[in-house]
Amino acid sequence: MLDCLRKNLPFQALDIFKRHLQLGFVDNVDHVTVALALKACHGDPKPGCQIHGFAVSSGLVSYITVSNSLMNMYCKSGKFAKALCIFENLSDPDIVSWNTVLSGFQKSEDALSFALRMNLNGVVFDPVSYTTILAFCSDDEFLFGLQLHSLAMKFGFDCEVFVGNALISMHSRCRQLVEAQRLFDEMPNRDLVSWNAILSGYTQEGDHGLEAIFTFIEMVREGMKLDHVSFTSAVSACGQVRNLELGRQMHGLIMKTGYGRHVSVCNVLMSLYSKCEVVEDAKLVFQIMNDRNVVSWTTIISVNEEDAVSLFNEMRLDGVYPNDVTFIGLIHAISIQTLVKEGQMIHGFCIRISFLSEPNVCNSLITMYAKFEAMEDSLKVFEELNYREIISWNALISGYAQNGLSQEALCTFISAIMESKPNEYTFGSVLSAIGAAEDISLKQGQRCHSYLIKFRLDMDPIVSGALLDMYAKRGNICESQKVFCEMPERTQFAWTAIISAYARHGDYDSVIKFFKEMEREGVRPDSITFLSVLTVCGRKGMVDVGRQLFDSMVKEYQIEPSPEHYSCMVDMLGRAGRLEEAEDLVSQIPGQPGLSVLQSLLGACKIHGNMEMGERIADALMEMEPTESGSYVLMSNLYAEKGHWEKVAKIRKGMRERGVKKEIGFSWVDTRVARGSLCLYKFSSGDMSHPQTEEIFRMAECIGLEMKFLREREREREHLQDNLV
DNA sequence: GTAGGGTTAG
Repeated sequence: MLDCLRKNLPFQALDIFKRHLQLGFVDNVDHVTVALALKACHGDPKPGCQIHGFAVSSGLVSYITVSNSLMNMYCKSGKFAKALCIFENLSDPDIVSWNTVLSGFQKSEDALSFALRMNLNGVVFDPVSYTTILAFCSDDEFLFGLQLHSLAMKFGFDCEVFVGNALISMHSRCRQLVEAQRLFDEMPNRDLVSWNAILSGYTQEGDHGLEAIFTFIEMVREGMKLDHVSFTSAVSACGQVRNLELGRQMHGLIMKTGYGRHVSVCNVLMSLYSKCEVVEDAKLVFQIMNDRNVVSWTTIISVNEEDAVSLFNEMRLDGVYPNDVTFIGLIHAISIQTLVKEGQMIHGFCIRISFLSEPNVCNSLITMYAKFEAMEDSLKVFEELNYREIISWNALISGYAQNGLSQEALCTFISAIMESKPNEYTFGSVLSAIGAAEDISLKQGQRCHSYLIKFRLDMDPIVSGALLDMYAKRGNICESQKVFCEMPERTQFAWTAIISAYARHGDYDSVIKFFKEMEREGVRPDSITFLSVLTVCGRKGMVDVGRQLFDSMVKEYQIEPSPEHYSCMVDMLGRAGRLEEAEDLVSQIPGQPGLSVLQSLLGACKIHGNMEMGERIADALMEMEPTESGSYVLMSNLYAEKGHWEKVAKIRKGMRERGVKKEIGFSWVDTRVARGSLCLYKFSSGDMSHPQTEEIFRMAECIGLEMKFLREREREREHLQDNLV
């Protein structure tokens, strides 16, 4: 049996050990054998517990090596409490006992306080203690790590390669890459682990992908033997800098060195191919893998969204247990494909296996139901949360905003800032809700503006972009301009927002000026930018400029025109009276022309009195969307202008028969109810519902008269001036 | 008998 253990054949060794016990050959078993057998358990508590029983009954547990091995076995099998129990009952623990328990802690703060207890008990740290404690030191424990570093230097342990490597990785984890590199450079006896430690340091810290790649190339040049850890870090760095070419070369090297089926290496290769948008290659890697772990399955589910649900089922058949990340990927895949049934099923599954205690999973579910336009379900998930972090609030607010429930978005925002600290996404969502809603007072937008200054988020590109867009959509172009000028970093979103703001105001010169400036600064316009620019060209009758821009959008920027772009172009040509050209463009639209394109053309027919084309378009429209009032109204107005009253009557009758109603347009006004409290009042034309209707109409008449008076006075002055000149 | 380096994500 000892032979088997020494030859690293743990299963055979365990079998022999068990047979020994069953046959009662206990006299041959000594403390060394028990320790070796425990090591052979590799963290499997089942045989481990049996051996524990034997160690107690045979009295071998009194050997410190046996107790230490038992503790190690329990630490490795995740039963740390049992290990700690053994430790607390030891009368005379040695350094190995202390180190073993130390290695078993889950949380770094617990490990560090145990290290302090060692110190208080007069236990002198050995190199193993240093390496073990250093492994627990991350960002928050950096000062502790530094103290350990100087202690290790004092005792000369920093020259031990194990300790040196732990020091390098501790500094890497704490983002002290310069120091990590210095330690690495000054190491007299670097090994593969030292190289991997510095390599992974650069990989883990964002923005250092290139340094990681250079380190890897140096490793190859120095003829270092590479292993799975080197490859995982190096491939991950390639993914970070999106260098597919180098990644493929590394994949070749991986195949050559025999790591082509290693689970972690394959996982990171899949991630590389997915980041570089070669999904098929990621799938190929997944196919050749022998054993797939939860990360492999999670990655392929996130990469291959169309097959996510069936992959998830396959994963379960494969006996791999999902974790929170798996559900986040799966729910995301389900959301973007709007698979309502599957979404509800997975929600149920999460409830059954108690995964709703994972806040991230709940946040994904909130977002999923928002995508399904089922905000009541989003709210339900939200209300059942144990702890509401800002991400959960954000998911709910953006859900309301995206579903056009602006009032709810605003109310949720107000509750959110009372409970949590808002971040850039909170303001992004609520500002977009306020921007989209005419029935929310602009005062609320200004209130948000003051909040975001209070939270020092006014210089954030996401927030200032959303703020500028909100003011623009709500008609306050001066504020938009101000926000735009004060922005430290002008994103594509900001440029597009300011351009569309001026487009909405019909300010052709500013739109073209900003558009040219945007191009000059090397910011790529997107389809929305072009939509604004084309709209304003149409309004100002700049048809040839518009056509040129449309062509450059398609050819230079390779932006596929959307139905909105087409209707914008048709509108532009139509307004200019180039009706045949407009109809020609409609016929070029791939697939069926949409509702808005035809409505634009019909509008143009009305302006230019082209009844013949108008009738044709209106027929097509009424067939497409028999309940849409716009087409009926336009056509009836066209007939009315031409004096075809019998046709007007026919259309009006048709509308009544089909139950088509024209939607009423409303306006809003802020009214002060009491000091500080605002009430937004909605009214339509000829509205008599307000209790003070009489006074309101009188006042409106007064204002109208005053306007008329002012206008006449202005005219008189102009007249006088002209005469003087 | 105890120890150092790696991957996935809202």
